[in-house]
Amino acid sequence: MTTYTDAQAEAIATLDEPLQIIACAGSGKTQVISQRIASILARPGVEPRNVVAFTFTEKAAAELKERILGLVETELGDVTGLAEMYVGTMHGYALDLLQRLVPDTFKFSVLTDITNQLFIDRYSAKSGLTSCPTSSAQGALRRYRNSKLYMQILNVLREDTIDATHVPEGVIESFDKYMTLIDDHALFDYTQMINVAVQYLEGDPYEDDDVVRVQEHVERDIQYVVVDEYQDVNPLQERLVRGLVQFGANLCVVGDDDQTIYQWRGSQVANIVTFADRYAGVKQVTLDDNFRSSRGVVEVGRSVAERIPGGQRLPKSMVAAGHQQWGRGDMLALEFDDPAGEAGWIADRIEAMSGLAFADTPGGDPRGLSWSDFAVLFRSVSNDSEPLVKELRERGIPFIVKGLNKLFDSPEIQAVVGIFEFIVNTIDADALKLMWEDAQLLPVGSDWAKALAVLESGRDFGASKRHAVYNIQRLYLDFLEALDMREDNLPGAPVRRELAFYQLGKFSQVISDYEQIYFTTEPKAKYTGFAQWLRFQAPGYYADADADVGYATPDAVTIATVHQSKGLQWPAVFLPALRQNRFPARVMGGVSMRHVIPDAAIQDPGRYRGTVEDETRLFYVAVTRSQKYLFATWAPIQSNQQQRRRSVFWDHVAAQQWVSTVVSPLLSDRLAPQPRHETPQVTLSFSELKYLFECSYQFKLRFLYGFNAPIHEALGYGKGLHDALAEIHKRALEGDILTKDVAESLIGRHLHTPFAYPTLREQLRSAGVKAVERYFDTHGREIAQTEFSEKQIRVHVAPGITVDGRIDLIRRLDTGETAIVDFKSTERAQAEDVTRDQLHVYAVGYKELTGSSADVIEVLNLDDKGKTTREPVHEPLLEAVRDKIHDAGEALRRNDLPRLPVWDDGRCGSCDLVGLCRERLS
DNA sequence: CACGGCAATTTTTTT
DNA sequence: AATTGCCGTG
Repeated sequence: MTTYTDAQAEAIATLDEPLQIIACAGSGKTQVISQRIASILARPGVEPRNVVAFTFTEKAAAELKERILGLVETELGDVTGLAEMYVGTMHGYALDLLQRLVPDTFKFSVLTDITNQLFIDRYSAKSGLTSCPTSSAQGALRRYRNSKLYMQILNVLREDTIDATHVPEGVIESFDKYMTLIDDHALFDYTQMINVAVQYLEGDPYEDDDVVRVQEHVERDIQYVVVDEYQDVNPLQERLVRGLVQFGANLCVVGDDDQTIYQWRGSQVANIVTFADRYAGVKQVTLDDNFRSSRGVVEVGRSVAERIPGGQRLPKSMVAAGHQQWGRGDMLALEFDDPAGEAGWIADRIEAMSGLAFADTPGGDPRGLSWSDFAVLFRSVSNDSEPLVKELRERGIPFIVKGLNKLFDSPEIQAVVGIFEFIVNTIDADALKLMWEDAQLLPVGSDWAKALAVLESGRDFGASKRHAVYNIQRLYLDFLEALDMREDNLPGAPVRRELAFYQLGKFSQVISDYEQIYFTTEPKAKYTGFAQWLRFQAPGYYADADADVGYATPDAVTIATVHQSKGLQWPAVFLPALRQNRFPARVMGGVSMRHVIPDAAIQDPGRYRGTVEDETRLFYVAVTRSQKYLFATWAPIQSNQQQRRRSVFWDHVAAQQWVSTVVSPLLSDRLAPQPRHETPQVTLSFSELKYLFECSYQFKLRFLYGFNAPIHEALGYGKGLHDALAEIHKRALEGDILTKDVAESLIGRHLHTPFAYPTLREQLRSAGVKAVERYFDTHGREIAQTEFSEKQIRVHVAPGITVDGRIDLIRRLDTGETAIVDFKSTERAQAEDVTRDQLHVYAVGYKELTGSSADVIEVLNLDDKGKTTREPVHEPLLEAVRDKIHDAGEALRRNDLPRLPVWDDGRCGSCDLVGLCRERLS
């Protein structure tokens, strides 16, 4: 049982008035939020679905979820329906809201940063890019060159509070073009999902049924809203929050204004600072107690925050309340002659401190510090980390660098890029072979001529008129298969083979990104465009292959940016490269937002350019990551005239009484280094689980390495059918029973097949209409017996192992029994030989959701001659299935994911990736 | 104080 | 790519 401070207890107990929790660094805010939510769930009449909690990242959401589930289990025992409590990002929430309640958006898919840029460039005129005026000498924005900037403009216009009278007309016209274009293509970019959700929340109910449905749901179901990291909420997100609490739901915001570090993405400190003025009757609770760090670290952190002018801060005063002891010499501010010397000292210090006694918890047994207890935080990893990386590598100290886009630097990826240079004739076959030899990518005994033949036929663009024949992903997979590319065929040790495969898999993702946008382009243009993109754009986007391998956290020194360190902590933190013009960073030149959107149109335009206060907040975050040891260092770069002076931040740290400027010997006891044990969270979607049960090696290829199946022209058919049926059943729940005559319009609304050529599209459309009509014929009578449609389920199998999924349909049979129904259609069915085990996962989920058991499970095939199977839920199997999921989760953590021992016709035969696994046997 | 040379960051968000 | 602002020099 955790004990709470008075302030914490007060925050936890405040449930009926608007609450603002001002949480200093290390004040145990996640625990407080979790406990507060557990208290909410304990209230009579409150259902989990009444609670919505927002986090900034998915990772933070997973942690919070796990913490809440743990508390609920110990304090309340079995609570049903926990799957319906939303804990996640605002983006995820907005998308989910729309795709549950607004039928017109069911077919929309989401553009990532990368695909969004590809999309804008592909449609450079229609997207408004090349007609968007600037005040710079270059005139309008240019294709490829300015598309990133254009994306930022498009975001700001939606996310920020804009005074449209000051925005040039041409900019507005471009913006309108883009909005029409993404809508025509049924696409959401990240901002758009929130933007559209906000429109429904703020919309006039008299205008449209969907607005009514959304607002009624909010009014009826949402009673408690919690927003974590509130300081980083932008104006559009603030409107989403307002929309959710507009009917009287309780709002609790948690944040620290001093940690506002994403202002260049639209967050505005004023939002958190003036919260109490904007909502009536706000209760403010300040969590001043820092349990994370020693007194010295806390005092230095507080002094940094106090550099921020008062008007921009909420009053607070962080105090040390934890068990870490400050000692003279724990905190140092040092100067070096050059970056190499600085890096050398850091490496020395890490080696010297390894094994130092350190206690994680008050009164807990001390352990020896290990590599993963050290973090080196840079303002700019890409500019400043090189000397340190070199030093650590030479000494054999394990480390992971976050935030570097280095995938394309590796010889392996260069060799793969070579394939496409060969296809478009910029290199010849011999040069290509050389690249593959140099990269050590030729499997033992492979037949190069056979592989080359695949490429030769691939670049014969006259061979077929059907564009889909020139599928880049298929060509890539065929080439690898022709080479007999198997993990165990590659030269080198197992670790290097795994890394090589990881890189090949990442490249498959690169292809997918490009092909999602350019699938239907004329083959020759498509391949030349791809080769160009690989040269000029893609290298800036993709992180090194080993950046995020698997689930196991390695025992390694962390090298990261301050931004990435947010929310994390380490016993020892190094803050190097504290030079003027670096940290605080100087503003950037070039064509920037101000050339497109005048300052007058935006409130507080300075935040997009970066201010000293913003940098100070970032430095505050950096300092407060440390639990005990903190080393601020700097060294001039002689060759760069702007990087020869000390940072004011270094001066600030050096002037603190807690900090020494001369190194003294390390006094603490020595123990054997022992990394802090952390169990990685495993969250599996139902489809991931399906692959994991089916063949764990296929799971590895797909989800860990990243291999993607080739895009199929009919993609979207199964989803469209599915969505049409979902609408039928959702309407039935509202008492609106549809009939056969709407089949045509349902398919019209839901079927979206962006990769199909016109004839195929028409075929799919009529097939879809027939399938829906057939459904009305055979199941029309049962539509009224719908219990749930598209029901979210969550199975918490063991601490840290969760399965998320969605049941298509739950309905009552004439016999009075409850049936769980899973829809299948050709397109979805191909690899989907759903087994009893998998279906029983649904049954387990249903039980966790409602507390009662389903009676039968039905697989309903929507195809012409497809047959429906129905079988009883086998109670004893439910427990066995839980065990099986548990074992699968453990195997994942151990990275124990072998292929099937022998060829299995049912499974291997339909696997898109067998070519990377074993000889085909058919 | 004016001028020319030089070098210019951070990155989250979906199935 | 180019515009912006820092730094050193005159």
